[in-house]
Amino acid sequence: MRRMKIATWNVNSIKARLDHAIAWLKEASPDVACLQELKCEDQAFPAQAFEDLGYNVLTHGQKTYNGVAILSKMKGEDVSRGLPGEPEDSQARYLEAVFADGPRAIRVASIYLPNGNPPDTDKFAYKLRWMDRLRAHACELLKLEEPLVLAGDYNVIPQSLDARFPENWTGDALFRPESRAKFREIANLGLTDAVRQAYGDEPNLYTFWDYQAGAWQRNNGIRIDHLLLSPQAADLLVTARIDKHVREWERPSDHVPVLIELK
DNA sequence: ATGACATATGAGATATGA
Repeated sequence: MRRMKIATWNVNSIKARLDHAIAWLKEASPDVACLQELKCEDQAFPAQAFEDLGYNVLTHGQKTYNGVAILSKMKGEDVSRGLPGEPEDSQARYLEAVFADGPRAIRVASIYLPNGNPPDTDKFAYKLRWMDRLRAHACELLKLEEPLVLAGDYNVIPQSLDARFPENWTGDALFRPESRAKFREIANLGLTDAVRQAYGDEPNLYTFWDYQAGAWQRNNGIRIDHLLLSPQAADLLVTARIDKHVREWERPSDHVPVLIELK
């Protein structure tokens, strides 16, 4: 069967990053691309530019903050917007759909997990609640026993290995023991971290470099963008890669794309 | 210690990010 490429990328404003998004799609040609931090509402999303490249567009947008999308060469089915479990939650951080490629169907979610800083505020409590809701929902989806890819900006550094200078992140919501424990709880439902599956304990695998203090030039990076795979999806994993060269482009996002290939 | 730097909003300064 034809291989399928699935990607995730926090673009930090789709309007500011439109040229980069187009250039990267042309170069990487993912079948499904999950985007985060659109920072625009659905009607303002530049859908036509992506449709011109042959992509179907699904968005769950929000003004100024958050916002997630899925671009796909196949039409999405069974689309759902928002993460179950907290009806009053109005932040646009979750979008899910099923993409069929001939006889094969893969369920994909685009996830923008809350940052949670500063950790002594409601923002951190919201992050942890959101992770509990994600675990509960992932638990339901795993019962389907189908290929499933939960892709996005998790805002969690899973291990010290995933930071160039882990000591800089002590106490940060991205590296707090509570955040890492909840990330493990989700993974331990039986989900495979695609990049770690592909690269083992290799160091220097980062997806984010801060704009400030020359973080990119010093390779002061962290790995916080992840693709978690159900067992049925993990069986299909061929390769994973981090397109870090995109961070060299002019006026880049602070995150770079992560891409997997399924057989 | 704080800010650095980037983005959106909206027209100056503030909120948010990680």
